[in-house]
Amino acid sequence: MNQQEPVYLIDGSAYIYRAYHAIAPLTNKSGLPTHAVYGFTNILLRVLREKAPRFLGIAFDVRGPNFRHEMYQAYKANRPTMPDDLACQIPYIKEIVAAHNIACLERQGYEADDLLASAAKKLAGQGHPVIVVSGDKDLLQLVSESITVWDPMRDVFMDPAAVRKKYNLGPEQLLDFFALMGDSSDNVPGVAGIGPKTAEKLITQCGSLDGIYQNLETISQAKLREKLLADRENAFLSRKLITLIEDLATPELQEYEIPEPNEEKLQELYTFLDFSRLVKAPQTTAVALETKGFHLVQTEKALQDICQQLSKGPVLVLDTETTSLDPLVAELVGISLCSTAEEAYYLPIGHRDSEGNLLANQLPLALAREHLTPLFSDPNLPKLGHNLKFDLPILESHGLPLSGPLWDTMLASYLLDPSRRSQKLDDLCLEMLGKRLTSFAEVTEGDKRPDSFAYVAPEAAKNYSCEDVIGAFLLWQRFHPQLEEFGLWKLFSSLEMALVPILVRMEQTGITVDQAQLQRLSEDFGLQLAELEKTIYALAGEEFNINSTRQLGEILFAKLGLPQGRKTKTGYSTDVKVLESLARQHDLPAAILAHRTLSKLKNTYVDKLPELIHPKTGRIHTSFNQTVTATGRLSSSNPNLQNIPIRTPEGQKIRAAFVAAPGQLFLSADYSQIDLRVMAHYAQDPALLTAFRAGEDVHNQTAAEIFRVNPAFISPEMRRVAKTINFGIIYGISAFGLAAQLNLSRKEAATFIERYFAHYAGVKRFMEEIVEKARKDGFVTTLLNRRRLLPDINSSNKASREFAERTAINTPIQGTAADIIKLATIAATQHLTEKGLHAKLLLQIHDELVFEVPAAEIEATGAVVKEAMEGVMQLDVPLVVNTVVGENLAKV
DNA sequence: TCGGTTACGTAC
DNA sequence: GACGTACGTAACCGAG
Repeated sequence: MNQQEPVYLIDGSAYIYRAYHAIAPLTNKSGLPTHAVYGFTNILLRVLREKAPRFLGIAFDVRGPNFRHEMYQAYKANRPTMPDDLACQIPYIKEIVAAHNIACLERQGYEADDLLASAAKKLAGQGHPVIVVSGDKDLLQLVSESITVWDPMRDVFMDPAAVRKKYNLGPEQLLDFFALMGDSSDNVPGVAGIGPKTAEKLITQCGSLDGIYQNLETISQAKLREKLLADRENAFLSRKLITLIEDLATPELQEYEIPEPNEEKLQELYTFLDFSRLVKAPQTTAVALETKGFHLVQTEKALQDICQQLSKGPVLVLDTETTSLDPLVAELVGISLCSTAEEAYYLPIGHRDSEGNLLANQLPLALAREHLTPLFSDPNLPKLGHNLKFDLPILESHGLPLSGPLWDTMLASYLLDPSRRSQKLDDLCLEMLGKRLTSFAEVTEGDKRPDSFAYVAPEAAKNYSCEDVIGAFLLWQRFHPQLEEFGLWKLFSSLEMALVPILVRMEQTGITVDQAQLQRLSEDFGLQLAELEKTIYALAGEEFNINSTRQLGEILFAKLGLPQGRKTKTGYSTDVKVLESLARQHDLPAAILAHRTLSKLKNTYVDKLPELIHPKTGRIHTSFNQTVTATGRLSSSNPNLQNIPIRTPEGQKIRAAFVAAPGQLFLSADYSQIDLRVMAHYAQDPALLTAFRAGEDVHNQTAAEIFRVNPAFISPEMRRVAKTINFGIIYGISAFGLAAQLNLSRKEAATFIERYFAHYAGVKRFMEEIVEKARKDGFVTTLLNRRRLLPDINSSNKASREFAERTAINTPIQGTAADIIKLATIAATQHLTEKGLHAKLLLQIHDELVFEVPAAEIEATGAVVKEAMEGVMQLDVPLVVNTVVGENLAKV
């Protein structure tokens, strides 16, 4: 018997409103608004697809006042009546429901929620499990052993345990809880001045709303008692308003059973509404990629034939489809291959039916491996893909490692224009080729499950995946000659492509954090923050949201009358500079600053890092992005391990939580002053060249010049100022910016800059020449010929032009430094392998490489790495690398 | 309620 | 407007 199959009850009206508000207005060809229908249909199809329910009902509100309005005039009075452009969509929604033959629940004078409640209670009472599909908290009052609420948007199931976890209250207590709080969006009054925290406390204390009013005298806070007394009526009225009616007549179980939908009617509706994604007949438009040469490979014979064909080259284009974006858990669903723009092949391997069973008619992995290995391991056959950093570890973990030259269209595109808004395959195909590729969302029909691709039918997957390899091939035909034309081939093949497998390995390896240490830090920071919060409220004379710059500005400048500093677009700036300057006049700014620092560290690192520990490896695996920055640097995300704090003592505590594995040590090797050395080389400035060649402290030398003192008399403060100027120069500094940075007058700053350029005249000339060249060429390059376009360099808009000028100065320096560290990354890993050393590269932080090294190899590794890094490029000044060893990141 | 924008702060 | 390159968090806003 199928008694245990749940009945799904959808909160139809809620999703109509949600779709109407959340989705940008859409219309069909005849101008009918359709976005609410579209959003609703998507939710419905998602439930049908993901849950394949046998029993399903959908509840709707009926327009017009209901009994709640009679009870309380203001009920939902803040809600405008249904807008016309929504009302006109309702009939189509009903038609879609009707075409699916789904039971429709509605009744004059009641809301959808009441029908859901009545139906759910009745079915549950008959022993049928019920799943209410809704994101509305008011429905949580229904939750019981047999009634669950599912919010498909967040994919959260609320059973009694989940309710208790979220609210610290049982489902039966929620009504009273919400009654106390009220709900401003529905104009449910509640008790004024009681929010979630107080409401939770009261209900926990007294058990229920009645309990609270029966035991008012036990409530110690006089203020709170007053509030409760004053709004007693409202509290009980609120409860009535949000209590759902549970005894309306609703259908019997069998009436929810859904027969086959009326496909013809549905197609007719979708066509009329212009829901092209849902219209079955494939719509071929002028821009869609031609799909007639796409083939499914489902037999060994076919596989043999295509391998034979593909082995002829001249290149093997490939793309993998998987169950996850995380290569550590991703399983192969399919592989697409091509070597011409005409024919492409899709090998289905891991497709599943809705029950999760592997489909028949697929190639067993072992068989695919047997035939593909000669192809994939052919050292003379180049392998082309888009973002191979993703495919490489997937193929490797499935026993299909790649050999031969690697070519990547994403990297080619990046080198041709690193500032491109998107380097995604579909965006590039559209932009460069005018060809529209099927999106992932389309092929998975919006399925939000992480492994959604496994449930795509092989035929549809074939079309999608083959488009990708053909798209990559077509892009390559365009990019390859361009790489040659712009002298980028060496940079592409020997540097960026060589880096790919190294980044794969780094991401795979990950880094260990000491979870217990972070836990302690979290508690420690939490306590300090609570103290600071008290202090801040006392100093401010009121409670407010410390994280809100707007509220803070109000307190500092309006209430306390402190002098306003800079303004931002939206109000007064309260950034660290402003607060520091206010610290002399009042204690509040300093307390805010301390709070900011701590909460930043706690929220961004201490509390976030443990969440990112991988369940499989127990380590944290960042992504190193190779096509993001405009200058050629890498970036790091999820988490960003290139901005782990270092400057403050609190930051050091976080660094200390990054620990080397047992028996291993961290080795950090960083370039000394790499940016300034690159600038010295570019500028050929005698003073700078001499300083670096002599191994002098360049900040000290700058200090001596700008303060016009004997080097023996330079104070730490003077050196700090000089260091700021040295960095500022690289960024294309102005007197204004330097003054702001150092709290100097503009005149003083200007004097320092003048003296700097007087001494380092070559630097000034370099800057002028590079800007001039950028004006002429429209781009700048690095020493390895990496380019960055500067479309604004001749702009008539002064601000954008000047920005481009600063970029023209900074990019060759920052970009060359990026070239150097990338060369170093390749050289260091290669030398380590050659020497049989076992160090693993974990991090690259712009001028620094961090390795995890077996303790016994630490000295040899340090020497190899240092030598490799210092020798990668011959500049006119030496490259100097310092190495440090420690068991955690605070010590390196 | 949600995605986009703004302000801010961490790194090099 | 004013010092370059990133990424992430929290608040806020607009949509109606």
